Amino acid sequence: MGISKADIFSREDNLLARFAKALGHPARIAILRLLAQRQACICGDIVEEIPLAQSTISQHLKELKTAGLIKGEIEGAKVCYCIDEEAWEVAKAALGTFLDSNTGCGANCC
Amino acid sequence: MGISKADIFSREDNLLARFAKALGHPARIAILRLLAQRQACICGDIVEEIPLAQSTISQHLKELKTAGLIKGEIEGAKVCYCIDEEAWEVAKAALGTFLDSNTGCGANCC
DNA sequence: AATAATTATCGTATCTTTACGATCAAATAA
DNA sequence: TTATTTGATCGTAAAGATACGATAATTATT
Repeated sequence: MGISKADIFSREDNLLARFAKALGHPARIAILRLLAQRQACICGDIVEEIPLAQSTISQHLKELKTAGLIKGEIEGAKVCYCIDEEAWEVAKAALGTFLDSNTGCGANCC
Repeated sequence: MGISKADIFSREDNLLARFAKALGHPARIAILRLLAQRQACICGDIVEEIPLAQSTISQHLKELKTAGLIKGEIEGAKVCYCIDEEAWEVAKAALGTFLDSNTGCGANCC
């Protein structure tokens, strides 16, 4: 991200940006869609569905996990990933509120 | 974005990612908040409010414009920016639908 | 006309992201 | 035990993002 200046922004704005950034790649959107549509959260299934290298998928999963949107559980040699519903609700509320609040600029400007 | 493989994802996923990416920086969140809260969309006002260099703000404005979330109108020497309400509604609907659809993973996984 | 104000763009340095192959660690199978 | 599967991590290359100062272009002011 180049030189970062996150400290000059509000906590809320940083939170929103962090969630949005996690959603800011089509591969991660596709992964989240998979996690929601099927109950099959096995990492290998994701790798099979999305034409990216296994290491790349693993990297995207890590970012989603870091952002708090998903969580993984070891099941033997495999790993089961799923959406972290609690954090998901937080993200949904934060983004939803933000998107809703920014209406009504009206016709008096621009 | 490093090497890009946007072509392997659906149009919808790319659209979502593009909007989310535009929101993926606290400075841009702060700018959008300003554009919504006041009617003052003058570029100079934004530069005064946010402690970043003028060129940096201009760059963020350009990205928001490229993403389609805002539009600018020249007013003499100044430029008036405001939220593009039409595109905003599209983004809100797309993100909203996505965020809403991804619930109900349930307790049977993870 | 000359100066000042306003904003975009250029050039640049630095850090981050994306993607891949290779490798490692842990669990399972042979 | 040895081999295989599974997924994370390392190393790395290429591209993008972030930030700044300097400069250019346009309009407004003097």
